Amino acid sequence: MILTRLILGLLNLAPMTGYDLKKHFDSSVNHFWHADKAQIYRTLAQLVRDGLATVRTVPQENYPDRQEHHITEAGRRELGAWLASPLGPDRAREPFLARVFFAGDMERAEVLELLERRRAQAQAQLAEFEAMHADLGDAAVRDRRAYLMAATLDGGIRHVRAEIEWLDSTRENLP
Amino acid sequence: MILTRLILGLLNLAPMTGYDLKKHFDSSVNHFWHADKAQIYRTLAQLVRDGLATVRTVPQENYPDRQEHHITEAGRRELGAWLASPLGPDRAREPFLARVFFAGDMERAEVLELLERRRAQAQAQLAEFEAMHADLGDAAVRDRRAYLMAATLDGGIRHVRAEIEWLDSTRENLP
DNA sequence: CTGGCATAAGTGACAAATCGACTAGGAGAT
DNA sequence: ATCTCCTAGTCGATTTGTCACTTATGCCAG
Repeated sequence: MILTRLILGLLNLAPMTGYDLKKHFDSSVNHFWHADKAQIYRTLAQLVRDGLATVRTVPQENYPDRQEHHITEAGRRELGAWLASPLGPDRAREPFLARVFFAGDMERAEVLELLERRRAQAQAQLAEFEAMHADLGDAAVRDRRAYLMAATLDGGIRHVRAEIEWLDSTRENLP
Repeated sequence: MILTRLILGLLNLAPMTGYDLKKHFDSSVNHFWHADKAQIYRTLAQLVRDGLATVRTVPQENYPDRQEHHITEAGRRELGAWLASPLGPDRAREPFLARVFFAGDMERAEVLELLERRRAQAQAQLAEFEAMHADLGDAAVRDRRAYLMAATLDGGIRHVRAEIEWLDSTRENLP
């Protein structure tokens, strides 16, 4: 359901193949969602079945034909309806916090190591997001579309930074 | 898979029925995970099948018998193994950021309203978490188990606060 | 000139998670 | 009377997530 909308959103920016979409999910969209390519192809087929997208085969030399998916009018309506729909309940899903919650039986040193491992992971992610943010042009100040896209990256960065601060504070006061 | 571990973690704190577990998922654990009762009962049955938990029927007056689930030694080992296992890749999953990312076609006022709706939701969540945090005793300073549980709530609070700050900053600079 | 990697575009099958509706009954409060 | 709480589930459909397998060319290193 949600993947349907995300893919529609991407197709609304430009026609794409499953391969193109996968690249987006691994880069530009990766700070708020992840999708496997099997999921992408499956959803794409469903979109076409439901008339929200159409396929156009674009021949290429030396490479397999591109199966370009284009959003339809119905697809645009569906996307608009999603954007305007009520916000779903916000269900946190943080496997790392879960580990910490249940880590009461671990030795102090083990807990410290767990927090350290997570910190390294978060730090790497932060560096990645900041590099992406640095690559953004200055269109993001004036153009609303570019601004909103940049804002989501900023949101991702703030989340990671908050987590790192939390990890440090948790480590410092650990009894 | 992950639910298996979370339920094992809760059973490790005290024997519980499916109903008890549901209450925990709706309160103490709700800032990092959510589970539906159908999932809980299904997982409980699976734990018993796999020998990670046992059931004891505790008769009650005026109420249905409690089907108390107790963690077994194998269950404790499984829980320990999970706590020590490598961290999985950290896949962000933020449907709200997704909306913002694709909101480029919306009117400025609509975007503002979208951000406002989210802010109200986050604010309510923050109030809820802060109330829970205030109810925590002072054991959380000395006792490691209590400390770690309190720390996860603190983590939840920091996440929500970071989001509210992001929403405000995004609103202020919206072109 | 062969083997491996990248590009390109998928398919298939299964496991796990999610969601919503339905069933069943007594106790106590408004 | 009706509503909520406590207790315990079940059923079925849809959605997600994971992993392995396929086909074919271009290009580079050894």
